[in-house]
Amino acid sequence: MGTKLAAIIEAETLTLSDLTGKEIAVDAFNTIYSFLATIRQPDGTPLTDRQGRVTSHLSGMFYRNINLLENGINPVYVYDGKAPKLKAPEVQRRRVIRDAAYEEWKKAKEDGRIEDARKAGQASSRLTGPMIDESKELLQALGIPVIQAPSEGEAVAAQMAREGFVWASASQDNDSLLYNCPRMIRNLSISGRRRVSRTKKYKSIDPELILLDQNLQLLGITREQLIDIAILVGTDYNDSVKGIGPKTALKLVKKHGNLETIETDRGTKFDFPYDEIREIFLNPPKFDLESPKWTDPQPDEIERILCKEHDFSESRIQKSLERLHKALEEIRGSTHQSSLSDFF
DNA sequence: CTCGTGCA
DNA sequence: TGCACGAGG
Repeated sequence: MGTKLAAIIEAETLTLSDLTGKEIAVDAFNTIYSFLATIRQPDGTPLTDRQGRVTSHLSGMFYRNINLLENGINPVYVYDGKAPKLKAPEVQRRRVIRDAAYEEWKKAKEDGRIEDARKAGQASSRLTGPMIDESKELLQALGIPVIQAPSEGEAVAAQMAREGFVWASASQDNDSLLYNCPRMIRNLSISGRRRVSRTKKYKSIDPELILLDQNLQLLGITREQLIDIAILVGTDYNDSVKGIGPKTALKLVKKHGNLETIETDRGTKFDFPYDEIREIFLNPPKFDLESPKWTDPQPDEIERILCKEHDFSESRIQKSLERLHKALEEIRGSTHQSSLSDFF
């Protein structure tokens, strides 16, 4: 994941209202994982229904999207498909870390180490098949389109932005840029409150806009070179090169031009198939896009999924749906005069 | 993460 | 009205 790139990438701070009227492709797995990690009790216990099934992702998906729609923002969620073969070691590595975190979570809870338990609980998050299915179901009930990518979701989200199906793509890591996404958004959330690590304090986090061309120009490199920099600092498909951070990687690539020349000039070979890794970003599987369609929310269906199936409070859900209804009426009233069909 | 309550 | 903090499922 291209998170280390953040150190050399310039972002512009936005407010949510800057995004009103915009269509945005959202990396679904990325979003669900962040909900599973954060929506927990202080000791790391996730929200569950009476049958013990985790519901943190549904809570996050519901309230986040109610707020986006209320602000006139149209999200479309892109789900990951089959991971590229080169990702297998990374997937396995994450599984090992997650399983260890789960054991540590149970221990820390028993010992009453609340803070340790919270951290371990967060790191133990697992995204299961049923979670994928029911989050899709909930989105569809909200009238939000869902796209199943053949492979990496970020690749399809980037393609959607590049081909003008959406205005931007939203994700927490910078891989979108490597996939040639012209505009990407970080921190697409509402309250903008994030816990500062280890303390109990919160700082506000605003959405940020990152422009690909502007950043390439500022850095004086091409996208191909940005990909080489990403490979040097480590991707999902290769380990980082020891001793090379984003700043050094930038210097090296600017000085030598590309990874081949760095190898020649240094007289050592990299121990990963960088040409194959480049291909993942430069030529992701071809995907025929269709224009995403947003429809009216179906309150009955939403209440069935959340309240009947998963024990959410009927009054809370209804209250949010009413708020959304009012906001949508206003949005539609001010543009074209159509009213919401089949909504209350 | 976002909501709702309670207190300044 | 604004912020802090605990609850939500």
